[in-house]
Amino acid sequence: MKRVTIGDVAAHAGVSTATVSRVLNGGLVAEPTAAKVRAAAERLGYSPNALTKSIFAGRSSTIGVVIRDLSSPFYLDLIRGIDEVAAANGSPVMLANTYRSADREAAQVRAMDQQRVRGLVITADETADDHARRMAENGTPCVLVARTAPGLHSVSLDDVAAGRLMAAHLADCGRSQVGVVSGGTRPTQVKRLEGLRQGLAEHGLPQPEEVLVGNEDEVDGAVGSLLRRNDAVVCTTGRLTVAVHLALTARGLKMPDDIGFLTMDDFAWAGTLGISVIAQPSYEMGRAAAELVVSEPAAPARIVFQPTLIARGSCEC
Amino acid sequence: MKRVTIGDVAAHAGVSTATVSRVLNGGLVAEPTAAKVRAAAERLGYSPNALTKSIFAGRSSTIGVVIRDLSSPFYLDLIRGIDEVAAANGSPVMLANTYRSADREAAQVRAMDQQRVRGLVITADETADDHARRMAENGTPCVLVARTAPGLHSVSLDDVAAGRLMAAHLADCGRSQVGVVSGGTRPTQVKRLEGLRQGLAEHGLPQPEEVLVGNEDEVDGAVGSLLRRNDAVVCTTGRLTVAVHLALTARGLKMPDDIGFLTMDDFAWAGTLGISVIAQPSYEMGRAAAELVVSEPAAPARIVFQPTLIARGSCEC
DNA sequence: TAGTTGCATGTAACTAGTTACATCAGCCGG
DNA sequence: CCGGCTGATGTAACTAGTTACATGCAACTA
Repeated sequence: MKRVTIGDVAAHAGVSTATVSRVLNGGLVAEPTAAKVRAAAERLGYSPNALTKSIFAGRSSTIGVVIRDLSSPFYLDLIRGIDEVAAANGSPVMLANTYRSADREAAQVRAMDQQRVRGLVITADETADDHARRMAENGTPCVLVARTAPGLHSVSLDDVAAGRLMAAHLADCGRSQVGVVSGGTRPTQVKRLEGLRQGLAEHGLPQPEEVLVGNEDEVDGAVGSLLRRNDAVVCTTGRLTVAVHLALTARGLKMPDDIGFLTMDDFAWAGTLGISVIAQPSYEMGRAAAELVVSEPAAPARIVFQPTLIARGSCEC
Repeated sequence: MKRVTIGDVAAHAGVSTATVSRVLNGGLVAEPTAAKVRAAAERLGYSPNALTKSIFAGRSSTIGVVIRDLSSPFYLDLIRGIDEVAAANGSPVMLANTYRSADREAAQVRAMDQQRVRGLVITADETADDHARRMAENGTPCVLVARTAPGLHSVSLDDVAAGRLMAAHLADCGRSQVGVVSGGTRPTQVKRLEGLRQGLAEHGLPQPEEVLVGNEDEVDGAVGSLLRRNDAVVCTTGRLTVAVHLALTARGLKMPDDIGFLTMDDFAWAGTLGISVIAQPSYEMGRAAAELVVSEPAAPARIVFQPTLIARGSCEC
């Protein structure tokens, strides 16, 4: 029941703890001694305590990741990118899901700090920024995803470009009046709308009709109102894609003939359903975020990625 | 840059580190002293080192979760259940995604052990069992999900019942010849098939035509062969739902008229697409797994959950 | 007034490792 | 034959906390 410590291994091998530590971490040890130590460690099932290692090093080797919504495919690919880079650097990854609750986000960032993570990738609202900044000042690199803040690294999408890309595709498809379901007032949403407005104007199309939706329950009503005057519905957040799509199909509308549909973020069913999307390079964004953590650049870096259109026909006239 | 320690706080407050520790963890301290300490901690931005705390306690308060496939909705709900119970117990959750690689699974379990997690929830193959068992012997409760192993707790679905439920629904729907896409040779898959065979026999239906599929690329061919002689296709793993559904729709087949379709695990798009599924109570399973970690029962517990049918019409004749 | 009690606080040992420095044996050269 | 060098190992200090025990002081009792 009592945990095997380095002391136990040392006693069984007839050496000091220093020698055991040297064997395990590659110091100067004579081969016969090293063999004895390895045998003792094996026999006792010794598993070195990473916590103690970290406390001496001043920080752990773990990379923390605070995710606001694990169910989003965007974040899943982001995590895959982070995992990949972390694994290549021998760092475990500690994921925390916050379910979009500001309280949990702040609490998780604080917890990660207390765990003395090597660095932190944060997808969260402003609530946690102060603490993150303090961490950054203490030498823990913090990377914001999909948002920027003074003094912190960030990896984000060119959201204005995403909006313009939407507008360009809608124009290409011959749509004339666009209704938008937007997911809130966060900067990403605001900028995508802004880009959409700009793009529509440049293509000589009228400004979009916009509805702002808080949660999935409000989507059906919102879409209903948009259908009165528009021949295309776009959605500026991947989170609401299911709900918007359902609101359209439940009314018996077929895409693209009855209505054009375009949304954000690629996902598994998009191919099957023939839904056109504006995709983010989420895997690469994850890699970039992890690289920032690992390389610890002195000055706050802001990396911006470009969106791409994946046309599948849900918008073509 | 240098981290603020309890010693710094003590010095600024003019007390000993013991007093600071007592203030922060609720010991016997006079109020004026406590106020001074809190003020100093606040002023210095002190963040207690959770690693050091844990090393003294012998283990950390973190609950580890090794997930083989984060992209599966089953695991997402499972995690939500774990998170909920962990949060109620003040335990952070450390998630690790293994991308179905046996090497990564073993490595992650080892890493969790070295982090001295309070307990571990594992969704992985047998590779990691030995290490998990060693952890269990050392007093770290380990809970297997969707699999059982001697000496370890487990939380799983009654997979035979799931198969029988499938058979019963297929019979109810008037299907006469069933083709099955199975996801491999893991126990869950084997038992679901077994239940399906039993159920079909009981309902006087012929035995199913079975194809075993390794990955998504093989699905299309497999489905093609099944379509020759069957009027329903069932899939015993949620992981392949997208691919099987695509294989059917790509052939222009309409459900339920041209072909019956029934699969495992509920997911966001199932409602929109009208796909009938056998659902697992994944959230409750996550809660149960976390409860086992928290309560540390002496004897290995095996908790089995019952599946439910969610009929949406993709199977009705 | 001396003794008892009890609260508030400090001292120091403890957790499980790492590592700078000391030590010691064996070997070589002068 | 002895000093110096080198390679292997041990000793002990260090990391940042927690906590058992000791101590000191004040108030209350006899």
